Amino acid sequence: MLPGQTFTISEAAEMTGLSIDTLRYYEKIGLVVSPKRGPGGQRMYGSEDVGKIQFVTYLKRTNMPLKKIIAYVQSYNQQDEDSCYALLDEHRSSIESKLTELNTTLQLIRYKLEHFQEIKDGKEKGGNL
Amino acid sequence: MLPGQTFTISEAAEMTGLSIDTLRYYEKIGLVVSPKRGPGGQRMYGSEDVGKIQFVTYLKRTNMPLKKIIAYVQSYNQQDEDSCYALLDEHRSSIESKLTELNTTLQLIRYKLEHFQEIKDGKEKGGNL
DNA sequence: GCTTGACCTGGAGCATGCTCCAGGGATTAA
DNA sequence: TTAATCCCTGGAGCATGCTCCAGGTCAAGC
Repeated sequence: MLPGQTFTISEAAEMTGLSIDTLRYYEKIGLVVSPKRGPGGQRMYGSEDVGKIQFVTYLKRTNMPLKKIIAYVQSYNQQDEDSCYALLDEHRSSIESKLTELNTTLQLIRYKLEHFQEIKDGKEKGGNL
Repeated sequence: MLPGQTFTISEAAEMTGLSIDTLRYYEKIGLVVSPKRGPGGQRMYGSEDVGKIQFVTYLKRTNMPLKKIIAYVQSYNQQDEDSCYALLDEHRSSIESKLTELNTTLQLIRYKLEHFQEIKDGKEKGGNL
């Protein structure tokens, strides 16, 4: 990407995998900093803006609530490093818990799938649902 | 648990970690089979009922949408084994994707946390947010 | 000049998943 | 007998995270 290159909202949407409406919504709730405006008031996203939005999408995909992402983005913008670190570390920990939980249930589901025939025939006990 | 033992709704809630309101809500939307009623119309959950609800909570904690859980529970109750298997297998696959996604973002977050000082000082490039 | 297409704003609407409340019944303990 | 406690139903309300729409602007192409 060239430095200084700008993108329209539809390009930014394409690049981040968000919809145009979602981008505007995120801006409205303070999740994304308002980009510069071009003539006619159209949004012009810089590549740095797009990068930030992309990181937000990573956080979002790991189930971080938008409110927490907003807190993080605001701490970042206020250069409150400690708060940034703390929020990110907290989220790291929550992802780790989630990984454990998912792995546990995955084991259970795999077990059920492997033993489906037996469970079906009632040869295995303790299998509800 | 004794066979034939029954539990009140508050006991079932306690055992499954759901609220009483949530249990009734799940029953209303068909996620949980209606338990027997005692004198006065009070719900009496059998240990099998509780086991089923517990499995539902596992699925729920892995982000399976309630509609899909309902489909699964209904297939189970209709003894439609093929459908049960297919739904569970689909969910297994979605958990596996989620695990990959979480791991990827976890790496990214750990990297950011480890290099926080440098990123903060602008010694590292490419670190947005 | 006129149409087309991309963009704008503000606000309504929607899907999901609960959560709470009013109004009422039955049992239990003092 | 009365109060407390637990339960019931039906329905309203709420938080989250979008998604859609009406009504309007602006620039480019024919």
